[in-house]
Amino acid sequence: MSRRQFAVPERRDGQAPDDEGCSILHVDMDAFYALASLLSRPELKGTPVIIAGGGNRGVVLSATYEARAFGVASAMPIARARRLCPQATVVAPDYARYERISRAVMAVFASVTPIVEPLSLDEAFLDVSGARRRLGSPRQIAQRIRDTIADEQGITCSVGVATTKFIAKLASGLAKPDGLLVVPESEVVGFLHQLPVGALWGVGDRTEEALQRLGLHTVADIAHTPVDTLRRALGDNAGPALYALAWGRDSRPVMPTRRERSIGADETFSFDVDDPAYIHRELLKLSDRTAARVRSAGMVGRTISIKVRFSDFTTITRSKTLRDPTDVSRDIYVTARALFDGLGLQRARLRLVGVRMEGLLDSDQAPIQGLLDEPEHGWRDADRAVDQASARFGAGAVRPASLVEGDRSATTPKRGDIS
DNA sequence: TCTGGGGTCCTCAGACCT
DNA sequence: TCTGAGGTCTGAGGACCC
Repeated sequence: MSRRQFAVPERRDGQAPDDEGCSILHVDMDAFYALASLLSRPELKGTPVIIAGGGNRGVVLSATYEARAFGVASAMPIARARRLCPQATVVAPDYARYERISRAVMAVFASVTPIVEPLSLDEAFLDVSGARRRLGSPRQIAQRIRDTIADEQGITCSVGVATTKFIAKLASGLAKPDGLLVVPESEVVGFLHQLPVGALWGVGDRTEEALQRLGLHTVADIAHTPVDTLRRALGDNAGPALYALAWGRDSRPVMPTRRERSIGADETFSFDVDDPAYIHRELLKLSDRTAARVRSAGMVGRTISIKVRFSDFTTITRSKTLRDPTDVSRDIYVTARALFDGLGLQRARLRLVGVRMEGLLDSDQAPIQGLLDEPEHGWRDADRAVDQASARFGAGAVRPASLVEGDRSATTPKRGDIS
């Protein structure tokens, strides 16, 4: 679900491009959350639909192309999207459905090649070099994937076919919606150099501003700038990396397995909150959620970090690295709460708090010890029992008493909590 | 216009160790 | 014993991506 979109360059000769050597595919589902949601709301097909959650402070998760025609875009605040397209139907996201469809789509990819690198629920890189004898040229394989997904899932996708991941990803974005674009090796530089700098991977708003200040507006401009100039402007890594991308050089292979480096959860309040007791309850909830996900991934972590966002949107983080790794909810909560209390905030108005676990290791590789300077405290056993109850009766079936008590007020801050 | 939630990666500064 | 250099780790913040 690429957010940055650029104009599609036209082929003038009308010939199908040569896909020899183009063994990398980037498959990106079209307006995935929106089209997946329409499967259960067929009456909304062909109309502007916005998928958004998050209450009064939410942003647009996805939108149909009919809504996008009015300027609605992913990550846009809902209030603005409604102003741009008042006739749009706003639908709450259905994550269970998205995950189900995503698993089916990934199974289609796996039937083509074992070298699949998922990037998110709705997109992946595939290396099809080993599938050519069995399934045909990369273009034919890409078309076969598109047909299968459309037939089996009733939604469309776009595919970029190229020699590198970066060009394949650009190509899928340019092919949208419901398209297929092959960029032969011989056309990579010409294809790239006409694009704006924002098309390059890693160039967001800030970097784009920095490049504009240097008078660099297109990828060609970057390609013809001395690499040392880019290094000075963007740093030792980003400068040379951008220069390489501007010439289409990207040696990263498709990586079938990626390990998570951190797991966390955060929550934006419906209204700004200044009550420490309320925030402590929220930290407990987020610590529980984070710990459960760490355990279900079979991992433990050493570093616990919290994120605090103030009402003016300034954001700070604090972290603490423990002596030994843990997956115990209470260890995470105690550390997160200590980090929060250490900030010494005197009823500052907060809009978000978050808890994250970093420095993750496989739990069978890590020494697990009690971390609370208590004898064998049994919290791990309690967590296991909670995990089993959640697996049987659903997430949240068993919760700390303070959260059950807090339910009446904690899901949404009550006026007393709000500054 | 007013900004979610899940992440990754990078940079920089300071502490600590050799 | 003191000092400096270099490496590594930690903590904080920011940019970026989907």
